[in-house]
Amino acid sequence: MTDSRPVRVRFAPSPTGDLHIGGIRTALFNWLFARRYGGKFILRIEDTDQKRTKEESQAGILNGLAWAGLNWDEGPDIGGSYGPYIQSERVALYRQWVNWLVDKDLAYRAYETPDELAIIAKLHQGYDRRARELTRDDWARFDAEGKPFAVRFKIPLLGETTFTDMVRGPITFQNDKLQDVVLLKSDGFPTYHLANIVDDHFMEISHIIRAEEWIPSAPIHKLLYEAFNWEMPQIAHVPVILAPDGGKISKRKHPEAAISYFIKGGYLPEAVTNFLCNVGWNYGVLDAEGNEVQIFTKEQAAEIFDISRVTNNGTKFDLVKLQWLNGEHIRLMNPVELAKRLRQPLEDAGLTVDMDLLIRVTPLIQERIKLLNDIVELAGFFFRGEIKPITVTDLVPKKMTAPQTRSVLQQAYDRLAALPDFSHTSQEESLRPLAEELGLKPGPLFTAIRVAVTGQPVSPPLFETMEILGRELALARIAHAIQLLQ
RNA sequence: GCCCCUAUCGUCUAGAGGCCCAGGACGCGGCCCUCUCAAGGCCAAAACCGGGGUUCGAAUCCCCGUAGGGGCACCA
Repeated sequence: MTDSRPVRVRFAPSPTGDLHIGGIRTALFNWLFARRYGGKFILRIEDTDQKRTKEESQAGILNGLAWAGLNWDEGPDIGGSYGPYIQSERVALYRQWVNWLVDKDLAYRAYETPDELAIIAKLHQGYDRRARELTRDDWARFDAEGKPFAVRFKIPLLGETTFTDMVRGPITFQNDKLQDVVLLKSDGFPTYHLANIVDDHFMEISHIIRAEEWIPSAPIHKLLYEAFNWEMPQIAHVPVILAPDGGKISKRKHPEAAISYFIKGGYLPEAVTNFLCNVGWNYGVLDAEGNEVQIFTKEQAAEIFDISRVTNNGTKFDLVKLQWLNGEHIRLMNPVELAKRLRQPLEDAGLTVDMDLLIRVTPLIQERIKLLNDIVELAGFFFRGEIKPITVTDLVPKKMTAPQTRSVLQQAYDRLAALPDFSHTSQEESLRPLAEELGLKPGPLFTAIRVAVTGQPVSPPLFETMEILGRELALARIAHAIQLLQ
């Protein structure tokens, strides 16, 4: 799988918006690959498009990657021996090498304006290579006129180009279908094609793992490596992530396309990376019964990651399965650690969090929530001074009347008030017999108390809840409910 | 339009010619457990895109259709 070069892979996003879920997956596969072979994972910012680059987007990318736990060994913030890691700081290098190509007659200047190009593109399929005919004298004349130019790559007119994809095997393109792509824009900045090759070479990248949408430019890149006489990294294209409805997942139509959706939505990075591992790749470890293991860490995945086993078809994004996985990871966590992560969602909902209280509440909800944010609805009442307003309808269980309910609550109140201690076990030992004495199933009795005490029909286990709330508060709320039923 | 990639349950996938009348997981349905809700346990339904080859034998290899996806910028 790896040749003799030390493994160095990179994730190279362009800072033009939120980090995309597909980007995270690409980054994850690169990370997995680097860790698997004891190599380096490098972060490089490709900001060569001056118009679309957004200042704030770079920070978002770094945050998103850090949130996912995809730590990089070299990058714009931490440096490294191959820097700088931001392309806009490397333009001199690109110009040097594009000039080298022009000197060797492997690239040429093109002076068409955008308007001319638009017309040419309509008449032919793309650019018709007319500037190839220009002589150096023509260049000098245009330069004297002050005409701006771009530099285009001279693609061989004949023959074919084949590269071997680590996940798909050999892929061949006819050279006459390839475009003489622009290498250096008239603003002096390189295009992706140039900057990418130059950087990968000088950063000694050994393997390129990127999304499928880059397959069509791979032959051009191979030709560029040949033109420079540089060794081409091994290359792998991983399938794109599709929206649940089939099409390409877009931030516009699908909020879950952006990583911020998961950060804000109460997802665990452990669950997101676990999920993404299995989108397009199969962990393939069996448990004692011979079933495939679904839940694992990215570190475990890194031990056996195999890029050649990545699937080669596009995969739909199943949010429901991610949510299930998130719940599984929540259940796996140490309760105190979980409590720490539960703090933010509560605060975001405007609640004041007492950490000691939260640590007591957490075990009650740990197996009842799928997303961290679910705590607000299920157990937010612990952190509010008062419960939501309730009505008689809320309070009276099915098949019971208001007077019945009132009487039942009164008796429950008396028993709870008389308890020597307010532990949940004592409560249960006292109230279960009461239900029986009243000829009731436990359900209706406990439901009435639950609504009275928590203000909700659904709550964590009643007795544990009341124990944490404390006798005073629990009884006051029951008393209030009794009043309501007068 | 041209080029490229892909094709197993609704979804993610296992399957590297016989172990497959196709296995696992999510979801869905049912049952059990149960103070609500979950979690957990058990059971069930559910797929090899179509047609031709190759072969003693094909989900697996080849070809042709079809369908989906991606790419055809001085964006990455």
